[in-house]
Amino acid sequence: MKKDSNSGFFEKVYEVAKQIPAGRVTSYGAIARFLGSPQSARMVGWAMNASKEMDGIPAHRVVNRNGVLTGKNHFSGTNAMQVLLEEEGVKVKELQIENFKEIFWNPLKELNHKSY
DNA sequence: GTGATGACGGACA
DNA sequence: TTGTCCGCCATCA
Repeated sequence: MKKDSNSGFFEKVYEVAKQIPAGRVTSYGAIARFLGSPQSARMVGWAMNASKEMDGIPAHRVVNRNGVLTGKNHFSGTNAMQVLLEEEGVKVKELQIENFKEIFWNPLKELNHKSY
């Protein structure tokens, strides 16, 4: 069973991405950092690419450190990603989130709270 | 089996 | 200050 899809990294990314609340956004680095490998941010984006074919993975809520929809190029149309965010209440200007820091969702903080 | 790339991020010159 | 290079894990050629 070594050839299973249980790569580890991907699954973690999916878990975090699926927990992103609507109207919020996060960055690849934040997720990668949450996984324990801040420099593996590239891998996070790669996982998102695979997540496209999965349901429940709001990849449009994941942007780069600049708050720019870098991955919109991988989406269906041209500005589908931007529209999706705006539909959730996220202010996006030219593929760039204006109040990125205001709606930024930190997995390290939110998932680490676990104070229920 | 090896080499290069990828939806990023940080460090260095 | 800006520009360039490296690293990370996985997938594709």
